[in-house]
Amino acid sequence: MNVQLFERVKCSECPIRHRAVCARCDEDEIAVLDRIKAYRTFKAGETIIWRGDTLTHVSSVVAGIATLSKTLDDGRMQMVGLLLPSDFIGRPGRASLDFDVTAASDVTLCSFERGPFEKLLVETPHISQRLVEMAMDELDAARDWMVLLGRKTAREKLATFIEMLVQRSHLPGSDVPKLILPLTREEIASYLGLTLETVSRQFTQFRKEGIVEFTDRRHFTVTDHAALLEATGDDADGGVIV
Amino acid sequence: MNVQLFERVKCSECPIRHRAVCARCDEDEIAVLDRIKAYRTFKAGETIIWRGDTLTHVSSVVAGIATLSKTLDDGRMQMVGLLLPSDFIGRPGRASLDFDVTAASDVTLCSFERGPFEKLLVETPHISQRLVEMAMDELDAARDWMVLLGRKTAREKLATFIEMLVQRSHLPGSDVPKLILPLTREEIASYLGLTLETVSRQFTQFRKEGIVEFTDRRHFTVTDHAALLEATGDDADGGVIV
DNA sequence: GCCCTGTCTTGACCCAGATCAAAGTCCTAT
DNA sequence: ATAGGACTTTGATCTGGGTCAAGACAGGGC
Repeated sequence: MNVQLFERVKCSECPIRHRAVCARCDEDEIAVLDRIKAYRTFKAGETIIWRGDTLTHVSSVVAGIATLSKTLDDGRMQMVGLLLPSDFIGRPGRASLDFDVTAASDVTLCSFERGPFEKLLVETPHISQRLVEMAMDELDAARDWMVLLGRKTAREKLATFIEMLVQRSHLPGSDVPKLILPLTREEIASYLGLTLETVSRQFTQFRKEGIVEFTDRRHFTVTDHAALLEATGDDADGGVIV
Repeated sequence: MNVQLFERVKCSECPIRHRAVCARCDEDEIAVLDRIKAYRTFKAGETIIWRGDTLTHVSSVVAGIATLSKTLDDGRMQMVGLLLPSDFIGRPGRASLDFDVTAASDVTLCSFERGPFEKLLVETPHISQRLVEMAMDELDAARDWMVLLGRKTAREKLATFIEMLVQRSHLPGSDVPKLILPLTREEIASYLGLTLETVSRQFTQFRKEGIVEFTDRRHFTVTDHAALLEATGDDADGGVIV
């Protein structure tokens, strides 16, 4: 069995307590979730869920990174989502997913059995409201990605990807110039609709231009953030949505 | 003012009564909606909502076709969604959209003021449940489109688009070989992440191969559905024996 | 009818990124 | 430490689809 059960961590001490599907729950509601949850871990590279398989659980990512991907008959693959801590896996009212979910790094999930969770969902508006909000955010992100895939150049694609890493790992308060690349060149290529060679060439280009600086293959810093933003092809302003 | 008010049509006679956001509502709930709804129409080509504008209403498409699109600084445009009758416009909890909504044909909307609708949403689980379901379906569709944009060839893209038209206009019971092209070549190109010239060339190719037959620019029939499916690049299942 | 305008088709050419190929680098297990 | 394998970089070449440019074909207004 590729699933290990870990001892329970109290929800109140959970790192994703205020961002995950349980974000809006009050103490009583959290207590219920606390009772039925189970932690599961997966090693980097393991498939968490196969496309079409019956889902036994729905889960939140507690730690690590997972990918959502689809594959065409002849092997062409497109990543259709990236799950970071607090992201949710599973779709209420449907027993399977139409994409594979794979652990890109070691991953810890906070899982609930599907049946009990769906029952809770009906009884607990705080959970379903948060779930809608998260689904809508994902839809927005998917649409941004459609623009990237359909219209952006290789350079713009990679710049957008790096900028996304900056945004998502920039915890308010910290300054975070130091970034960890959570994916291989091949996985990045799959996410961006490119080949791994093109991704590598664009990284090299950014390095030569002094926009990023690598310490090793997985660790780098953005040394010229203005140039990075310029390279994304997006509106120069911050485009804050109200 | 580009908005015309039409006399009220009873919900019980509404063509989208059982597919739209109101699909799960019972008679009492429908009565409430009936009281606060208003029909609005837009001419082909009109912009229904500008990206970033404050939304006064949320709406269901009753008739016609609308597009969702995003534009980069330099004018590159990507369509990120197509709204057919019963599809919903608006996002609860947010006062604006991050894309333009445009009428591709003459469009009739069934609109609700945002404030009252959001209030209803909280009180009426049948509406919010349906809204979640519709959002999830859109998310699935968006992910399929990401595969198309990121990995498919021009030929596969156009075949997939035509097959989608076949699926969505194939009302159960009817046989529907005759199809209406709801978009110009340019709009199709925008949807598929191509240029209008490439779309035109691929249409010509399909015509030459006897896969489709045009009566005029907007009307055509699929004359070789098997070949069309083959050309989409998707899994050939669907009951075909190997 | 006949222009005018928007839409569509077709052709010629070009280039960004794919593909094919070969080293180079790092990690891990023996 | 060292061999093997997985990942990455770089180079050479090819090609699908973009770009630029002409026409062709409506359809609506006069």
